[in-house]
Amino acid sequence: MGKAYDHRTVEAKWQAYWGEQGTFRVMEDPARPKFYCLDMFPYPSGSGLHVGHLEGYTATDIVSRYKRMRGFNVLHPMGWDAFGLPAEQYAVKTGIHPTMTTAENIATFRRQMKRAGLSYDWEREISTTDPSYYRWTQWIFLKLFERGLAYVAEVPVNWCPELGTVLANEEIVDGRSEVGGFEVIRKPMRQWVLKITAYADRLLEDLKLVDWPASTLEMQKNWIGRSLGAEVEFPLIGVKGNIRIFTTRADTLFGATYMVLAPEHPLVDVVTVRERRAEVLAYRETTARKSDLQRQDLEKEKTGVFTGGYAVNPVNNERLPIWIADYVLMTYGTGAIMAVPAHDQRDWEFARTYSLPIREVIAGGNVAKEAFVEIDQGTVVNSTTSDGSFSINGLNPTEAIPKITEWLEATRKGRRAVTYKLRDWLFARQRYWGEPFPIVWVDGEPRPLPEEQLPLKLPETNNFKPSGTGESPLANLTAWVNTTDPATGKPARRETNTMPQWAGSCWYYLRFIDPKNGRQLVDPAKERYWMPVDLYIGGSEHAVLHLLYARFWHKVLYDIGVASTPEPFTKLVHQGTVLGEDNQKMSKSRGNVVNPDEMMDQFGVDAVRLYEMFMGPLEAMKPWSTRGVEGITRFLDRVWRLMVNEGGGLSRAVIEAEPSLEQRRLLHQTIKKVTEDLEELRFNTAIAQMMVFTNEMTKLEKRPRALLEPFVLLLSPFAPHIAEELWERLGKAPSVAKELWPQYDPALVASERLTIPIQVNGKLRSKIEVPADSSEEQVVRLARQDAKLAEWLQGKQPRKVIYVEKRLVNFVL
RNA sequence: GCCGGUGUGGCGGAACUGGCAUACGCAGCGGACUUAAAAUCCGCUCCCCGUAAGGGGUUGAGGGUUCAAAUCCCUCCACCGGCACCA
Repeated sequence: MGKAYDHRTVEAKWQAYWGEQGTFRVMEDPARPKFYCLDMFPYPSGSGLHVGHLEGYTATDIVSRYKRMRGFNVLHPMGWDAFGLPAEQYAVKTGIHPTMTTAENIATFRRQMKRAGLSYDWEREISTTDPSYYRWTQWIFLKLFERGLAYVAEVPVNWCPELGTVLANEEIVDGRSEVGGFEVIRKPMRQWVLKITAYADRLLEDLKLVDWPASTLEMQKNWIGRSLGAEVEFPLIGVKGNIRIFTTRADTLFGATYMVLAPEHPLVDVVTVRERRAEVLAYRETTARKSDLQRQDLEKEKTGVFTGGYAVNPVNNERLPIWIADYVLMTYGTGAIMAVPAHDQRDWEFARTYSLPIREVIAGGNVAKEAFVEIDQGTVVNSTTSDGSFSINGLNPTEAIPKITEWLEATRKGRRAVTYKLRDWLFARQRYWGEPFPIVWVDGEPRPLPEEQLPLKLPETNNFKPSGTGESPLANLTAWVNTTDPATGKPARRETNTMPQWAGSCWYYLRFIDPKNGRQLVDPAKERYWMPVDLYIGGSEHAVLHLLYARFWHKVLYDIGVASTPEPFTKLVHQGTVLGEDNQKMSKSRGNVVNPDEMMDQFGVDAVRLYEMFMGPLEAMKPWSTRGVEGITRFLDRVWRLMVNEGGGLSRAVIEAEPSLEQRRLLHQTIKKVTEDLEELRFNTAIAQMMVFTNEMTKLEKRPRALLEPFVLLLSPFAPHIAEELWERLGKAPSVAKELWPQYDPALVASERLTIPIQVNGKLRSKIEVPADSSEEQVVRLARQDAKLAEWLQGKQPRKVIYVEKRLVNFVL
């Protein structure tokens, strides 16, 4: 056996031990408090685990090991979000079935995770691609369908010709596909849509119940985009009907000078006069063909066409021309607006372009130069009904808004209304590698499959190419597609879309609780024991989508009694991005990707785990440094040498004698610091304190066991392999994982002498040593007697003496 | 443009509730051990003046509150993340 710590042997030994002993198996135990510690499960890509994954996984692993030692029953599972585009694209290219590549990639990930010493209960491993798992994803879809939360709509979708598929809004970045960066255009298509908007209010409201990063809460709030205002009816002139508009600025109703419909608005056909029809149709066509990128280009000049139609402003009976323009979106509010160019930036620009009148109704700006949009300043003017029965003149906009809204309700011209930016969730993908919908089409109607027929398995094929018509590759499999309606026996056609990747990750945390249950999604008693997730760690790229969709499904499951808590994830933390050594984002093209396997080969698993946590605060973005890993390796070698001699035996420096008071103080301070830092996920400072302890121990010729043993336990969640080995060499029975976390004695945390800094006029001038229990008078008296201080005081009587208990004295001259 | 966050040595970062700024690690310098090197151990290392004792300055910039500010307030700058015609 070599002199130094041999990480390979030790790691293999203890990983085998944990596996054989089932150290991290977990069952419900009503006698113990539970702790559910969850990682965002990965998509098992072909390139394996990277150091960024490992950062979050190490953090939850340390917390899990720590909580176990604190007596918690810890659920710490791992699985695979394995449906998705890359495996399918690979299949298109190579003909290799996604099942094959997925299985290989999962094997790689699992091996790497086991190697990293992550203490998952592997008996609970799940994959979203497993029929016994997606059976329940399909089951949840049936529940959504039953409750009217899943419906089919002919909607303009984001069609990507290059990928041959439709994309969700979230998969589009700057108007191009997130995958590949291809062009995306609008195209109407029959789609499955989930009515997440029905839950908008609860999704917003219940953000109060969770302990999440402020930025994530903010992003979800903005995404839901609740906005309080009024709907107002504008009767059409010459034809029957009203234009219903939504506004947050009812106080500016008297300033409306024209109306705008979204080009797709159904009333466009009604209001357009014959002479204008050709022009209107042409504009509509152009808009329909525009991609979102073109349509959202803020730089471009606003465009629109006059329809020839008119509506009446209900507050003053004025005749307003009706335009169509693509700056009004069909998907927000009512798809129609009243335009108040004096007090809305967009309307102002449009009015300028088309020489429409600009009428000021809020005094306080210069509307000839720019729109005046403030609501907390300015005064309402020119806002009295023609018969003089109602006026908001003289008010400030914030006061005027509720007043006129009430009046609109009383006179039945409009009503208070709330709208959301959140849209219903486009839930279908034209792909092979996803969950098939448990739906058949009969006489043009969607029919659910009975629950007993789940799972509806993905059919076998070796042709993964998109059909090109916009349908998924499943559409080519006629034997599968053509079936009979289980209810009536009539000929039926299967739904050929598959679900998006988000589906499987919406509820996986529930399945970990009861992963093998063949009768239920999750056993209710187990669900009540384990839920909610106490700590959830994953990347901030999921701040909106995954976390909003999962909350939505969770609330539906709550409503049907499957889940017992209104929210799934109590505390959420995002680990920061790990950059390359060059401070740049890691990427193959830059050649700065750090491979965790190589690092673990060279420095050992514990060194890599420790370094991942020592780099800096968990949430911060920070660069990798291989030198830093070396530094950690030196630390672990020092810890090893505290107890193990050059021959590999227990060092003679380890003694049975009682430690000194000072030594016990250091130990107890260390226990306190490490414990508190772990509770707050401040792993970097916890490690720094263990280094301080180790540095002090190294200086000692004799190292009492009573100091070393608790220290090994403190180290064990961070560096479990070396800790197990040292524990054994200290003559203890394995495993450290079964030991109790050391407690600190508060009496030993404070030392009996304190160094008190002495300031004169707030500047540090001297320091004195005092007994810890000194009174204010004693400390101040000692301070005055201090020789250095005398120079500064020069016999003068200070105006004021500030004493902060156990902290400092400040003489103000 | 709007919203959120961050800014501390050569580098990664510490600093409780407003109370000794720069813990811990990296890099660097010096010493011990060694025939030598590596490894290890010990020490030094924010900047300026000074041989030293000592003094002055410093937490992106500027101002303010306070006996006392990295920490609180105002203005500005830079960077990161998000949203972006949402009526």
